Amino acid sequence: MSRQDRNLRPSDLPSTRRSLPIALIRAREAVMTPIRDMLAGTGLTEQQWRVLRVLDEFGPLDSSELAGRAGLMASSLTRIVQTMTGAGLLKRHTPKADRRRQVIAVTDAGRAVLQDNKATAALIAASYRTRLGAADYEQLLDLLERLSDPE
Amino acid sequence: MSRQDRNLRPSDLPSTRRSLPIALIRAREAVMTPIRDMLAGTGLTEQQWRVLRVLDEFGPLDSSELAGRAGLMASSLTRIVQTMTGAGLLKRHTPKADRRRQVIAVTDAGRAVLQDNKATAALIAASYRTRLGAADYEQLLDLLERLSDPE
DNA sequence: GTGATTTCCTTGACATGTTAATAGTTGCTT
DNA sequence: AAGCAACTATTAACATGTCAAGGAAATCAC
Repeated sequence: MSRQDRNLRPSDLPSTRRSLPIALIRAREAVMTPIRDMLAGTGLTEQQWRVLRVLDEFGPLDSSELAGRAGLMASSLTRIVQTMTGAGLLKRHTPKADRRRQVIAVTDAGRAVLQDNKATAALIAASYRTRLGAADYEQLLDLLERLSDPE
Repeated sequence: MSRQDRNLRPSDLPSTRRSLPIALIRAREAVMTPIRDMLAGTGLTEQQWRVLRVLDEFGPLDSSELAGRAGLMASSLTRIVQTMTGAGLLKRHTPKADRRRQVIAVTDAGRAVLQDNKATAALIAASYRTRLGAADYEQLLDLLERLSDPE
């Protein structure tokens, strides 16, 4: 029984000093700040950058899959795609087979923005890894996934 | 050298399938959903709940400390406090010693909302712990803190 | 003291998060 | 084929996130 368990009745809440929700918020802040700094000159938000990243990796996707893979709500994605299509970074079309869907793809202009920032983004990603060490970094990812996936 | 390191050139980005930012977003979603469900009947947001939690734990705090401890931006906190003061859950006053500050405190009505939901919140918090096991849960918190604190 | 600087909070503008409602399609059932 | 259910994307309304700018008060420098 760890130190934290002692004197913990079932109805006790953990201190906000060591609370999982707040720890997740702070970590997201720490991880995102360098990415936002990188994107400051481009006019992109971190969410728009993730959309480019995902489409670059998987190719054209319909809205729901894109939203899922980029960690965005469907309603947010709708607006983001509208903005980025207007800016010439994305294009979309409705497949004849199922006209409910919107298939979204990157334009050449979008690929150019990706290319311009990939190297910096890779350095930022590597810095997280260095910060924790490779083993702890992988374990952090594992733990976060176990939190998200009920199985 | 781990499997992930092989064939990784310095300029390569990790796959969005296993990306720290997206993993953090998904984990936050998983952790917050039960809390939002709990609060559905109260009209509170998860952020407003955190404000109550922090003030309950530390007593009256000025805006910047409250924002920091609750994981909120100062500008968001300003609006949240306005809303919650209007709803009678918080009260604030300006200390004579430093009239720049706003000291914020919970009202009896705020404490009542806290009391009504504490037991459920404690069960939710315990469920995260159970899901990962106590040891992994503590390590997850440690890793998240190491990500946030440069030291 | 006075002016410059810093601290603390607030506001505004815009993007996203969250939820609920809705229109348009498709699939299923009969 | 007609009706109903399920699916997909969008919109609206409101709260928060993010950044930049601003006002009021305290602090510093001289």
